[in-house]
Amino acid sequence: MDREEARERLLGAAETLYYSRGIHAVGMDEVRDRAGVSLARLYRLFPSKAHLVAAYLRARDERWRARLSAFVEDGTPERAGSSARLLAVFDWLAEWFAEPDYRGCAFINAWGEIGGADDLVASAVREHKELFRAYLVGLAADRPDPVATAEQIQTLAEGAMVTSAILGGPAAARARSAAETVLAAA
Amino acid sequence: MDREEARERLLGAAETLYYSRGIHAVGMDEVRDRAGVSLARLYRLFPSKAHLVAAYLRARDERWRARLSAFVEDGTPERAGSSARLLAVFDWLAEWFAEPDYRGCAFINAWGEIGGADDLVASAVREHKELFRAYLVGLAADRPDPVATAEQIQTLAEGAMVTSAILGGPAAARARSAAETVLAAA
DNA sequence: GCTAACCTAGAACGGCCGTTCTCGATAGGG
DNA sequence: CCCTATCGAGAACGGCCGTTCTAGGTTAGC
Repeated sequence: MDREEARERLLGAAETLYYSRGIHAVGMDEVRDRAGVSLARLYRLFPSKAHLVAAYLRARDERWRARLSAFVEDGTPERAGSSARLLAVFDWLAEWFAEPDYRGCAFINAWGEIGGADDLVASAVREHKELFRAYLVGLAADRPDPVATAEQIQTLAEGAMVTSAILGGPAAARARSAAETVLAAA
Repeated sequence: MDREEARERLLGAAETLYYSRGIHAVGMDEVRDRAGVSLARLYRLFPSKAHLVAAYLRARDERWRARLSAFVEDGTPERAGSSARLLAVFDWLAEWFAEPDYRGCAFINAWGEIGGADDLVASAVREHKELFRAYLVGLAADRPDPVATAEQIQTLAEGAMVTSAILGGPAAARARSAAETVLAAA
């Protein structure tokens, strides 16, 4: 097993364990066991747990945004206009929320656990939310005020993630209908 | 110090510590020190940490909803209509977000930390969000579909709590303007 | 074939956590 | 006045965590 494969197996194990059970609740031994990588090698690749957690969050951020943009761009024709693409975000959220292992937004959860206590983790969370916002600004590019539109859409999306995780129900569809109203009003 | 005062001091210490630093990060010794109550007495009043955490959340839920409803009912005349009262929710959120020790929603944070791992804590979180929703349904009573309106307003409010905590900025005002649009559309 | 570097398995360490126990002090009821 | 029950301070306990260390194996270069 070369260095790259060890790194990927560690990040995969970290994602599965941290996302499903939380960060504090999962020890380094468990990550090592699931990845099949020795503890010494783990610490050679990630010098502390905070580094591993931040790397897990950054890897998840990239996969999450790639999945979202693939869904939006595949499902919505180029010239469909910004409203259709922004609404497609909620269709993707609905699919995500329906996955059996959905446990809310990993970044919101990490923020609740770590807060500002660790700079590495806090900045990974903040950057993910900034990149999500930037993506929405891009989708809203041909609207009068792309930034304002993106911020309102993001607020609805974050709210849907939270209420879906805690209360369940068709949170994405409800947020989508609010988004339709917001987008129709400009 | 009688039983009631000990209980209140423990809940006050728990609220300050858990809200500002997270649940996992605060040990029972620290709660005992800040409350000035012996550990034996703490465990006589709350048989486990989960009981203390759940009691902290339930006490915070009551104070939080009391503050919100006092703001909405004091600041908005009875006959102002449901839109004004629902928008006042966001004015109160703006005041809350501006408090120097604002660290996001305690219930969303607790959910991120505990998830479904503890039933006592999970049900306290769920019930808080249900009671918040029920309050909004009451505010929206004279609208065509009070439940649908309340759910959209709640989505915006939860989204504002999250984005304000992580990204800062005038999240409440932005959510308020989206809420204005949503409320004007029915 | 030897050395040196890197690997694994797992023990070890210091520290903290939740919980219980010890022990002496205190105070109210008979 | 004594007995009992509750109290406070803090030690003690078992367990887990993050991190480092040890011991021995495997491989690659000379």
